Amino acid sequence: MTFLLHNTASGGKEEFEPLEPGHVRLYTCGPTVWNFAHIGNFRTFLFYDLLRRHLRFSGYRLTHVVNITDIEDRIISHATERGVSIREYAGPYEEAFLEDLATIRFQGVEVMPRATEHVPEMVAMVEKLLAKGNAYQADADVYYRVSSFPRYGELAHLDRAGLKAGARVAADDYDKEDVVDFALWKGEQPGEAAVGAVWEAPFGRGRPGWHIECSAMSLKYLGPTFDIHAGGIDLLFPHHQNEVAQSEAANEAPLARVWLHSEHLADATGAKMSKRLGNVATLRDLLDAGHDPVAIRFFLLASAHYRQKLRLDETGIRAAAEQVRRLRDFAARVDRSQPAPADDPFLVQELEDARHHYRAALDDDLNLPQAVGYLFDAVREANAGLDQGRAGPAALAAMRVLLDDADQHLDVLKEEDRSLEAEVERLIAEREAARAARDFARADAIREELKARGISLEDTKEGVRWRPA
RNA sequence: GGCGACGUAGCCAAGUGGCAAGGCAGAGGUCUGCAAAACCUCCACCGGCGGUUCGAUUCCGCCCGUCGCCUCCA
Repeated sequence: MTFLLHNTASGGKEEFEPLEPGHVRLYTCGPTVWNFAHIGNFRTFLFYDLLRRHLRFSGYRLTHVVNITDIEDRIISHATERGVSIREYAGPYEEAFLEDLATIRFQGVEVMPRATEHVPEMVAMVEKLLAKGNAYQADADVYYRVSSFPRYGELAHLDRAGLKAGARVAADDYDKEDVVDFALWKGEQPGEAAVGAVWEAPFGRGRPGWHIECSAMSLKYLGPTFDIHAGGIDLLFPHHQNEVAQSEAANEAPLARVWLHSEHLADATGAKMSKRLGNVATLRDLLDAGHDPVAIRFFLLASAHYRQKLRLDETGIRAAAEQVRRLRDFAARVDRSQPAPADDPFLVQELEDARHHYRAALDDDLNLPQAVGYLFDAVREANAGLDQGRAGPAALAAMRVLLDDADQHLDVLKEEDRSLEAEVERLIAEREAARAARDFARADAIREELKARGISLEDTKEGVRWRPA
């Protein structure tokens, strides 16, 4: 079974094969913890989540690195305002970020290094680049000499002539040789020592530029060449392009073999979501608005392919919630179903086909929306089979396997614990007594009351079932 | 100005050179004390104009529209 991934570097889908058989080395750009992450950030993280889950699903062992950027202009400036160190300032946002990830069931990664804890590695790389002539000092700063790296622009499919003609070539107040050169090291500025943002280096006291951290940390944890590097599309240029320039010049080896970039989550009007435009929503905002974290997960993960723009849309989240509900209902039904005496071979075949199609869709550049289409097809057929007593032992087993496969990516079936169980059961019993007495007014009143408390009831031949509405 | 993406039913969305998945919403049924759930049925000719082709939503060109990137934003 071949696994195809769309490689930004080549612009097409390629068969994936890790350097080391059975083991995938993966680097995905992490958050700058200067504030609460917005929901668009989490779309990207759920893309990482899908990628790593499918790699594991495919049997690979993973070493997945996600960096925490805790040295950065905005962090320094806010920390200065508050009179705290950058670690003290960033710590709570880092914690909030990890909490939010857990809320949307992001699977934990193997390594989460902080920039502040890897400055010596960055210094070493800058020294190497200086020694090789790929970098130069200009006063207290060190810049990368883009002209020393002929392949600059290849990854992002930009040529240097185009860059120079770019509309955003800002007036530059640094002593750079070339406007496209970027900072590897920024000399100490007044006030930076007070917030713990200054480090010693042979080329002068200061702090690392942004791009160098990823180059240094990926080298440390994954080696000079690793399998997959991923990030949001906005990181393609200049961030990833600069990483390539730094790492490949320093290590004299290709950085990543496959580059993956996910599209943005747009706001409701279709515009890019960014703090600067003020059109952001955080996960916490959506939760406060009453959305279920699992519905948010499903919405971000499964409603559009990762390379497709997606709009944040409340109707869409509600639709996702309904889909999750349908899957959970079906899973619960499969769990409690007794096998019919005989299997309908057509049903069994359909379920097995669905499982193969599901996997094939994911193997085709992580096409989860398509995979989910097959899944719901199968759910409908399976429900019909259960309705009609055509689901024997083989069909039930096939249903369980399909759900298990799907939930390895979706991770929406498991519900949070139900502490109110006893109370609900008591009210259900009371309502059953009322129904037996044909006191339907009372029975409906209880049902309404539970509904108001977020519990919905279903009367079935096998008895009453309830679930969170 | 340069590079690129997208435009499929009320909404979201997958997809293919040969009669367009799936979900949500909606309508009508079966079942039910009534509901709910489930199932059944119904609901698109794929932005516009040309071209290539036996045949295009799918390939090419142009146009219209939306969006992104072009130095630190997931």
